[in-house]
Amino acid sequence: MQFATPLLGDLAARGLIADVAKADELDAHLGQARRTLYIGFDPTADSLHVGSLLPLLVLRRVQIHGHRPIVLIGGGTGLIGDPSGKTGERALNPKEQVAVWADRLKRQVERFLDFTPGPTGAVLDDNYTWLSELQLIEFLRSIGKHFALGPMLGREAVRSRMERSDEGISYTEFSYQILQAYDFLELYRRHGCTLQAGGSDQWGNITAGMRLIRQLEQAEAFGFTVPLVMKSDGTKFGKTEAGTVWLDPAKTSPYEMYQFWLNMADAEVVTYLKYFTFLPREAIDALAQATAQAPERREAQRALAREVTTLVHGAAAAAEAEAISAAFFSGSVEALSAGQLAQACAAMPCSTVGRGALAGLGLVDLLVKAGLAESKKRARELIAAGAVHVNGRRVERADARATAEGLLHGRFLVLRKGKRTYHAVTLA
RNA sequence: GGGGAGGUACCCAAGUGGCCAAAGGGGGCAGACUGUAAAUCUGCUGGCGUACGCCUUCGGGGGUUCAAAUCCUCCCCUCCCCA
Repeated sequence: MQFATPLLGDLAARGLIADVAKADELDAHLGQARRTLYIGFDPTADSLHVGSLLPLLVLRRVQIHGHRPIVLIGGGTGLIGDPSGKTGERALNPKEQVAVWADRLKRQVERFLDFTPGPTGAVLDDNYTWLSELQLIEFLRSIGKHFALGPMLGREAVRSRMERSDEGISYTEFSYQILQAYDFLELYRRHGCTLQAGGSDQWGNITAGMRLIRQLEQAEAFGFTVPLVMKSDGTKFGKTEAGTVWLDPAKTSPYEMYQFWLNMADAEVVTYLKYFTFLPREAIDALAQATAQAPERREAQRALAREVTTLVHGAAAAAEAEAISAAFFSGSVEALSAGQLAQACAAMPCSTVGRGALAGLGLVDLLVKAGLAESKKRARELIAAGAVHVNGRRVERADARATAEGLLHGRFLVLRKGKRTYHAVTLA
């Protein structure tokens, strides 16, 4: 695809456009004036994860290229549940919880965009505002009439659920597509929003909104989707041994986030550099070449990890994560100073043990407490397999205990499970 | 409302009275190799105990039996076809 506008050109060059409707018209539309684009985020947890990072960064690219981004928090749609990309019906989340989550997402999103009022100032909205006020009869008469059952049933998300012999789809989730279409209409009316983007599983929801705007407002609306790099439930991409990679540093430490990106496969790292960083094309090309010539140096992965960690947690946290990684994997844990270890605790998984309690805790208990083993049995299995290291030394015996002499600087213990899962323990 | 098919561990999926904590595959974790990689090979994969062992699990409740994921019964849920 060739585009005249910098925004679409940039997105396309980065491989960020999976589907686009009326590409040429959209290109012209963006060339004529500042436009407004929205992407929705439903509150399904108390934090966004790296999967939602991609659309979030698209909003930022939109802003960089001189258009206005809208972050729509799905405080209303989050109460319904989007069937897109889901294999089964999900339980409804309690209203109070969704409200709390919505609030968390709003605060989380703020660091990624510039909300300063102005022509390209980002806007934050919540569809609970209008969805919660809808009256059923009125809604069915004014909006429902514009939706034919055929296309709704034809939607992949609906069809796949209907075809399964053990999973169905409720009327509630089935209705989701109408709500999202209505959101687009509402944002068009409130903010003159003419463009919606989203993950590629959102394509049907987006086009439904475009159609609704055309029918009710006689106006052209546009949409495109971003490739889906992860399953929407957070599996596959976006997972580590510790689980989903969240943007909230309290849930996924900067160190873990750094490690997540550092461990990207050679085959994928360039794609992710394009997707998740703002590095210019030449820099990415150079890194691609470096990977081809000396993959073992993993320069591209290092750049990716540094860039993304900086975006999400700031330069200081990223630098720290980098330093800790260097000490753990290239240097020696024992060489770290007390100050460095204390800092590390802020940037990586860390737990605290009372000085008195340590004596009573065997290594097995410690592993469980640190979350490195699900149970004592597992902890023992891990030790038996030679997978556990304490302060850089492999542990041989399952009945090992931490002693005061074994502590680094008198109060730190660095546990390692397998090759790269670390956990620090500090003595209170 | 009628008829049919189902609900097994993280997922898929065997199992139809004891040998079943439950085959197989996937996924996950770990070991070797390596680049904190990929591929490959190996081990582990309900909980508690160092261990002979004990406890909990096959949609839910009740029952039959020395013994049930497996039989009976009631209930809940899903899907398909017909009305």
